[in-house]
Amino acid sequence: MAIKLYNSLSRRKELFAPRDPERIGIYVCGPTVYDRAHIGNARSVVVFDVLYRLLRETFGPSHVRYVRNITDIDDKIIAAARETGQSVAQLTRRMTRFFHEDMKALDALSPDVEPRASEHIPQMIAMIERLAAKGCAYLADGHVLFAVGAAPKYGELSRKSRAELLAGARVEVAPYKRDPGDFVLWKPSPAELPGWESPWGRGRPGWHIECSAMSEAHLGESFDIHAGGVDLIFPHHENELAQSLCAHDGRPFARFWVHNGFLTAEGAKMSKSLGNIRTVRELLEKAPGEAIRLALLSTHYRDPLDWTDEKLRQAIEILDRFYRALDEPRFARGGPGEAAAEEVREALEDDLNTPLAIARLQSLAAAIYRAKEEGERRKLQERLAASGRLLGLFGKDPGEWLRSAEAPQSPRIEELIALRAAARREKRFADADKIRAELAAEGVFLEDHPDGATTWRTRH
RNA sequence: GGCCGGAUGGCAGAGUGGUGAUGCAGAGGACUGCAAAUCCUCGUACAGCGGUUCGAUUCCGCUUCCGGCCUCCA
Repeated sequence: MAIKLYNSLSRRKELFAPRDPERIGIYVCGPTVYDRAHIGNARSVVVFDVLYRLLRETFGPSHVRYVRNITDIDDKIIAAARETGQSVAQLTRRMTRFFHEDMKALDALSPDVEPRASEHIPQMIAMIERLAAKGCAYLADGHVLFAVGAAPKYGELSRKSRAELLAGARVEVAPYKRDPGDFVLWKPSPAELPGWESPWGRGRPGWHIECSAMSEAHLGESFDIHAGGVDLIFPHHENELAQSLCAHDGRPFARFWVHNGFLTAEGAKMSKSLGNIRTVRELLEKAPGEAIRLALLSTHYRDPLDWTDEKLRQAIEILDRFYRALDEPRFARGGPGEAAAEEVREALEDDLNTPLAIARLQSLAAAIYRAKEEGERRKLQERLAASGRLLGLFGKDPGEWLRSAEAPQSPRIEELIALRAAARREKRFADADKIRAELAAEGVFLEDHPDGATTWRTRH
């Protein structure tokens, strides 16, 4: 009954004890809306969706506040808008909508708050002013920069010393920086680019300040969990941490930093130049969102995940087996309300061990198939359904999974099944097989059961 | 170059200092007019080399390979 999470800050699994069990705050770095979400974006969303569900389950839904931002101010957005001939506002609105659609298809719950950077400019400006007043920021060449020298623990999260950063620097350092590690809080913006009036003239914020300002606005100075992809550890989270600590006079920021591992596609890093970026949208055209979700959860969140068509295919088959185990009418549902299986919950509580949790769901499914007694089977079905819900699985009715809505009219199928049953009774097997073949050609597969019943299903 | 991960049976993927993962695929069997599903049985898997130990896949060191970060990135 105790959640353990790997904390990137301490580099070990720690017992998760919330600051206040009635007010748990989690902040996840959300998308920069300049393009459609790819499967790597989806991994982060789905993984932390499971964490959110677990926290809600453990502490009560009303006691968890999940904040996931939308970054709608960014140079990549400006470039993408220019390329496609849209305004920045048009582009970000469209991409935000697509993002919501895609994540919904993956059964990811909406965050409680979804702040947009563009709607928090005053908070960012106010925080930059505070940073300047505390001596952590300075004005140079029209830019406001954060002085990493003023952050005593800078590098703590990413384990980088400033000397190492300097040694490894592959980019030319802007000449106006006092320290090569200093980063932009606010930069000037010409009239043709998005910009806001500020004490330093018309400009726009640097990347990191938005998360510091928005987490403060929606969760307060200190909160429980800050999450995102491993690639964000440096520089994004390191910088965010430095800013927030300075702005809050060193009072604790996020207590847990949780990072999900990277994803490759068919063994290679996804990149535009390789042309192997797999968008969620594209995958949804060939597989149900739930299968994509299961595939994403089939590897532990901190491990690298290689996305392959084979993995997706296997996820579909695993779901077939699950939904069969839950299916009516052969297996009646609606038994006693069973709680989720302890062993499934325990797997999740141990640093979100979703692969182990899934294996335990599979053992439950096997137990259902083996169950001889109807009451026992119903009980197990309920338990499996409740357990799956912890991972955001089995949200649909089994019939919906097994029998696609695009199938031919079911009255006609039932009619043919009846005709075939008659043929079988009369041993006219050629006629019976003809009906089976006819339906199979339409994608409808008949299954005869030992008790004489015949059911049908479609395949994904 | 610096920092950080990973390497488990044909595949995917947990876990553990000494006994079982789990699923898919494969083999055999049960059931079955056919088909599908399901059930039963079957695998001396822990990258290599050293070390610690009564005993290491599990701990330590080195090597190799793969990946990430150091620049925008989930």
